[in-house]
Amino acid sequence: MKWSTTKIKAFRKNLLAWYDQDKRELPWRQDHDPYNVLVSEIMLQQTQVQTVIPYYQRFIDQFPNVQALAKAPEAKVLKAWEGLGYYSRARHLQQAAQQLVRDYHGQWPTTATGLAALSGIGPYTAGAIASIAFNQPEPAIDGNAFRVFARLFCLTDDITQPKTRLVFDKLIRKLIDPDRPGDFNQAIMDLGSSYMRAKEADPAHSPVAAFDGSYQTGRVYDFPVKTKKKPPKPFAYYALAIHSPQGWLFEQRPSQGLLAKLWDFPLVNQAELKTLLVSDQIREVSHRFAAEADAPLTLTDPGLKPVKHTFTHQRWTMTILTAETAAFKLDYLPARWVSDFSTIEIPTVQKKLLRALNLLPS
DNA sequence: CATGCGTGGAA
DNA sequence: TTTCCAAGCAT
Repeated sequence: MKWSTTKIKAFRKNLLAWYDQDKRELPWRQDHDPYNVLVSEIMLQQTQVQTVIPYYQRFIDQFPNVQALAKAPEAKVLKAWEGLGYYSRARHLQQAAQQLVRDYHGQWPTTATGLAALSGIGPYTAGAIASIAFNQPEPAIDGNAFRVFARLFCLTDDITQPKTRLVFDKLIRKLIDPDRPGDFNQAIMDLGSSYMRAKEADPAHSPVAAFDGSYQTGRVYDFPVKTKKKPPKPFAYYALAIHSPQGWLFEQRPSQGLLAKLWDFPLVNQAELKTLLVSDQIREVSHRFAAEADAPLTLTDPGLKPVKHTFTHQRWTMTILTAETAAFKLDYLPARWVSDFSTIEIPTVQKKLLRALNLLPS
């Protein structure tokens, strides 16, 4: 880093003058309440602003402060998160609220290090809250910051490597405006989502075009350097849509792993399905929801097109099979008969199955 | 340190 | 259809 003190001050001035003029008006920018900042930052992890806005509004209405979130049933928190993805964020967020009430007596830690001790808060979120809510000169290095500074300084470090964060952290600490650290960080993010976005960038009109090494040398899209992710692994499942007079059979997924604690139709692979077809007994479907008493169960292929859904790391193709059966007791099982789908927490992949069966409006 | 963890939109 | 991207963190 070879910028002079004068150049650094000019950079801050250009950046913040632009921010003051053109910053996005967002629901979580109405104040600097640490709770509001926390909720927004957790929701914004790996998630676009446009997606977050309605969730943020509803969440703050339903859980207006740390105490309200801490004492809410976990299922209600997950329901508020339904469709947003990365559901462990919701559980960790509530755990952080409970930590604040129980261990901190509602007194927030104000340093990045202190904030990082809270559940679900990593280096980025700690820096964001520390700078925005508590005016601490801490970097908030998200994907935008990586891209913006990689371009400004033509940095070739691979940003997918954890150690690269240290390089950027050291650099940004020299640049961050000590008088307005929160605005500085948010201005970088606004820059990264506009003039310096990943695709269709407009570096020529950026308020810091004169400071942009990648633009000055005609190499904007050479930065940031990142290694590609592995493609998702394919999985083939049969989704068992089992109906009784009491509704549809839903199982609750395990408390850890993909879509933890959310509800879905039982999913079985081909080997499990074969066992089921031989036995014709519901308890053979899976250990997950062995029934107290066997109930006859005949699965039918309704001839629906397979439903596809892609996660970050898995690609599912689900063939829907249906069955009509007598209601059997599920009292002690992580399973329920459901007739009103608004009463359970359902991931988007499961909503696709419900829509294919015309049980939810398209 | 590498991997698992959602979803929706754009090209 | 496929690929990549979008305010990361826990383990």
